[in-house]
Amino acid sequence: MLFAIVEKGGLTEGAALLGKSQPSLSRSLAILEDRVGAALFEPDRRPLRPTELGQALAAEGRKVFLAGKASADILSRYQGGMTGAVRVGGTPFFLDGVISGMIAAFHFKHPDVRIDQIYGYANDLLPRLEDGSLDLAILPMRASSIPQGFSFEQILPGRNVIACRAGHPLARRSAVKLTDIGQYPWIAPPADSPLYQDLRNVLKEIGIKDFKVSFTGGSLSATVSILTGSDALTVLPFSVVFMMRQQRAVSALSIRIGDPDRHLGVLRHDGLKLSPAANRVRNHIRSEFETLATSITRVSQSTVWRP
Amino acid sequence: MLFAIVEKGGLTEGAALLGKSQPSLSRSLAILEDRVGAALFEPDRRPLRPTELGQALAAEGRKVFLAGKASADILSRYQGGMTGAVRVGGTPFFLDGVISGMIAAFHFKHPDVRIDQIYGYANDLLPRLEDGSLDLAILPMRASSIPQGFSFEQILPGRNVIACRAGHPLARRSAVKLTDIGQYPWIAPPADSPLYQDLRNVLKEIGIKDFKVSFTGGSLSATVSILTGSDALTVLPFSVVFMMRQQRAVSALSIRIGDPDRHLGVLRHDGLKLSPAANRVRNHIRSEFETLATSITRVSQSTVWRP
DNA sequence: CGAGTTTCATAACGCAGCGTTATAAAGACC
DNA sequence: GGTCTTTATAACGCTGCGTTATGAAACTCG
Repeated sequence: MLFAIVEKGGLTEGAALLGKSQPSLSRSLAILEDRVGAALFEPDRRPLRPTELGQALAAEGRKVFLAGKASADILSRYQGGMTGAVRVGGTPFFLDGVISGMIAAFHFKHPDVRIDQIYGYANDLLPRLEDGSLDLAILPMRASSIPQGFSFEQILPGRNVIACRAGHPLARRSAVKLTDIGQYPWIAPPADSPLYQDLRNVLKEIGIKDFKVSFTGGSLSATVSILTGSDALTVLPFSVVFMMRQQRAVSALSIRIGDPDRHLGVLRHDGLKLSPAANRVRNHIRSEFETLATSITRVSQSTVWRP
Repeated sequence: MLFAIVEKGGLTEGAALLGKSQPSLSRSLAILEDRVGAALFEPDRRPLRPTELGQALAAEGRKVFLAGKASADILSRYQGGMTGAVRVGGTPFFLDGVISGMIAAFHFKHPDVRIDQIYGYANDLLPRLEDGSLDLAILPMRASSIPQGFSFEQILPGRNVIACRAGHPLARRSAVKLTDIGQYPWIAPPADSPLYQDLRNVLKEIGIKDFKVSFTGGSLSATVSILTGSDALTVLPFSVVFMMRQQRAVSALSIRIGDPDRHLGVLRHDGLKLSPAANRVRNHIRSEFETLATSITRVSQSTVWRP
């Protein structure tokens, strides 16, 4: 208050700076002078001029004022979602294959938002959402298996493909028959992943009972490395393959397999309100997936890239 | 408050730092978190640890805290009289001859107290005391002429001597007769000074009607210069001559002249309460004059220095 | 793992600081 | 001296924050 008066040279303008009324400042000043026991401004001088003591205290007040301003700034940046830490959980393949790119784009726009990625499956992520050590989880889930107290926003319908390396013998065929597939070895996703379930379902659906697993349990990049270095096949989410289309390292077989009953979405806990930054991340990811969806349909209609 | 909690690592100790109760802090924190709309501390963790946001705000709070502490320091220094500005008025001869030395000693003890000396006589100093542009005035006054609303503390009884240079023909005589004096020229103090009145009274008392004035209107140092460079005489306050005894440039004649009815004292205005620093100056001057008085009696009794 | 200790949260209550508007008074300006 | 600007005062109400008493967690330790 003292700073505002000294800075603006008067009560009226000082009050305006502080967003208060002039009488309020006047009385506050009087009370302060009374408490201090000394005049803070030269008495009876109209261009109000501070005493030495007033000046010295106003200098300290300046620091307080600036700190308050800085605090307001910190706060507004936080509340605008420009600042903060967001813990995003997700299944490894989606996180590595799709989400991390989106997060990179987000981080480019908002460099002061720190984002922690946590890898895990539903049974890991759910408790962490519950105890608040995770803000969002992005994972494929069955609509029916959403536990009480959680909300799930679907962002992409589940769709898997059989993936192979770009130059794979089956890659060029416009239609792949089931019998063609049998002879190739398989790369299995980690056994506790939903994708592994999908793989088993696909193989069961196709009718393959015995299949060679040449590699298992790795990360997405490991899987892709094996994939591109061999003629092995695997099941991958369509979106993951789609995102890798630029590298032209991986293709999807032209064979329709049953869609999984899990759909990719953002899971969060109702009890915990999201921080503004987390909300921004969530909105960002949703909009990114929207554009991804339109991009998928657009590309699918063209002949340039064929899943 | 936030800073205190973060600094001390908990509410209990933080409250102690701020001199408040723990529940007070607890609720203040809760209100703040509610207003901010975000947790400032990790929830349900016993060694209370701030959120990033809490940390950032606490850093600003630290500045506020320090500024508050600095303000308290400024204030206590001011209220202890260690800081401030004191305007001391006085008659030129006393100020130059006696007071300035005391002020120098004071300034040595309290270098942060700024002291402004203002030269003037009663008619200048009184209005300035009244309008607050002066804190104290040190001047010789008649007890009866203290105006309403002023208080006057006598610090030294008025006593004048006839002064001459140290080697003056009259200086060695143990008793000076009136007839001896007549032949020497006189140095007159400024015509508007009380000392000038004293001089006139002395001369009238002595019976000298015509007297040569060889110099007039100067400051004390000018007067002393003339005095030491000639055989001229003048009337000076005894205390001024006493203070100059170390230099052995000026002597006082061994002749008793009537004491002036003015007495040296500290004049101040009742309406204006003194600042702590001004009070310290006042007390300092009073105590200095007390020691001066005892010093005068001690020296007078010895034979080393004879007025 | 349960008892004990520490620490934080909540409740109930009261005071005072500070916000407001309306209005008077005092300087400044011409 | 009249007018305008600026500060001081008054009356009123509400919110913030202080207190003590007490309950509920969470950490510690044998």
